[in-house]
Amino acid sequence: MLREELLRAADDLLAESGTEDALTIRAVAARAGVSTPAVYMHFADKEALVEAVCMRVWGELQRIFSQSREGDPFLALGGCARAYMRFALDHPVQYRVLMMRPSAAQAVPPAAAAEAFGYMVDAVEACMRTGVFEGDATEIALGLWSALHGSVALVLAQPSLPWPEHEALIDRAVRVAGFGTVLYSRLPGELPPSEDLAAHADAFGAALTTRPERDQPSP
Amino acid sequence: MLREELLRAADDLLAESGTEDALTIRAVAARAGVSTPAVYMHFADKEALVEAVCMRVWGELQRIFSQSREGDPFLALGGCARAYMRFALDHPVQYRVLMMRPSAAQAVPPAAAAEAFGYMVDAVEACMRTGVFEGDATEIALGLWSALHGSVALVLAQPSLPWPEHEALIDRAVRVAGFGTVLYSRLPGELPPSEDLAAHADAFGAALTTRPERDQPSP
DNA sequence: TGTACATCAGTGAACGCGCGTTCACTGATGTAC
DNA sequence: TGTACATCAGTGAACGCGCGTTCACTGATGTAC
Repeated sequence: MLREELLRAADDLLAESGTEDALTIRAVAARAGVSTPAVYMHFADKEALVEAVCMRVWGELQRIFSQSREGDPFLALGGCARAYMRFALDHPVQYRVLMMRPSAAQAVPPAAAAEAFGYMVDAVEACMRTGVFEGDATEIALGLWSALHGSVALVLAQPSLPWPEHEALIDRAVRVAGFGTVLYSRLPGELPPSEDLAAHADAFGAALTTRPERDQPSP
Repeated sequence: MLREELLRAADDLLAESGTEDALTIRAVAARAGVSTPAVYMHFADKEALVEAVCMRVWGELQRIFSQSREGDPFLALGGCARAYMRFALDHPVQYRVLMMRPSAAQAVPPAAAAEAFGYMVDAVEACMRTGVFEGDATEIALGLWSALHGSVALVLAQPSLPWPEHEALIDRAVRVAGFGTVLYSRLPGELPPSEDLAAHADAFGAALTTRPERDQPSP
């Protein structure tokens, strides 16, 4: 019970301060309205507290990856990707703690991360069954995750660059990663030169977008 | 002179310790063989020291983005992208300090980052002149940078995931981001469903890879 | 119902630590006469 | 050439701070008889 309050206090601190430096045993205790040593009733040490904070975030990401399994797998995966990025952009400091704190790298492989990743591999495998993705599901999933992470992480790291608004950023990242992954396995060997690629891409686009879709609702 | 030695000491500390926590005024001074206050002869405070460390890294990234401007712009950009990722993977802690330290986000917009980014936009504009990229050069450059950053940053953040070796990772990221960006502007509107995308992608791949290139050297 | 005791979550005060930073200083070097 | 002085990079010692952590404690709650 106090444990939950402490974790909520930690979340609040992160959200309000905007920096993981605010996540100290003392601050969390004060925020929860208890004395500092009370934290040690529920967490062995600071690392355990931070890990618990991360676990909640991993749980949320896992939930995002594990849902919306119906319909076209490629579209479903795109939906997951969008939800992932939205969550990260809506909870920037939690996401930072998860992905960018110094000790995260040399820590024990977090089971929660592996589990969330497992759901992503499942979604990729569904896309392979329809033939839209080809290759190694694990490698593809890592590549997709990297792409999503990249946009979010770079926005957080370099907010002063001329970023588009969140939804446009998300849309671009999801589409670029999706389309790029589809083409990756179809274009092995050397990178093709500009003109070749441009010409065939134009044809590709024209072929795919000639579907009738101009039935806009009248104003 | 001592200034240079301090910066070199800082680099060494980062490389050897593997964590930015090792970057303290005291440690840098000790490493350079001077007393702690000597650092203040050359840097106003700790932030100035860290900024100087970052500046060197930005300079290197800028150098990477500003070179190899000849030949096909798409291939040249791919070369830059590879060089960027190699540098980041070869200097993981420096890259971490640049991109993931907490204060980096709310710091003054670093001119060095903007300048490096400018070179990237130039390279993207060259690709637009050949028609391989279409759209807003700034937005495309941000997207590409995000993709490169994503792979590197996720490897550094989650090294326990089943990553491929560096060159394979780099190759995938560069190709996926490149191909994805080419298709992004050609496939507006809703995401296409799996089967459509797969069929057209197969045709695309077949058309582009039927170039004669089987002239392998005999063993 | 009443008493004695065990349990245990939470407390107040203190610990040692490494940190960034400051202070009066030293001692080598350069310069004016 | 010799002397007096200014300059200034670098020093040794100390400062205050916030941190994680520990300690003996308190006081409410539950239980045995």
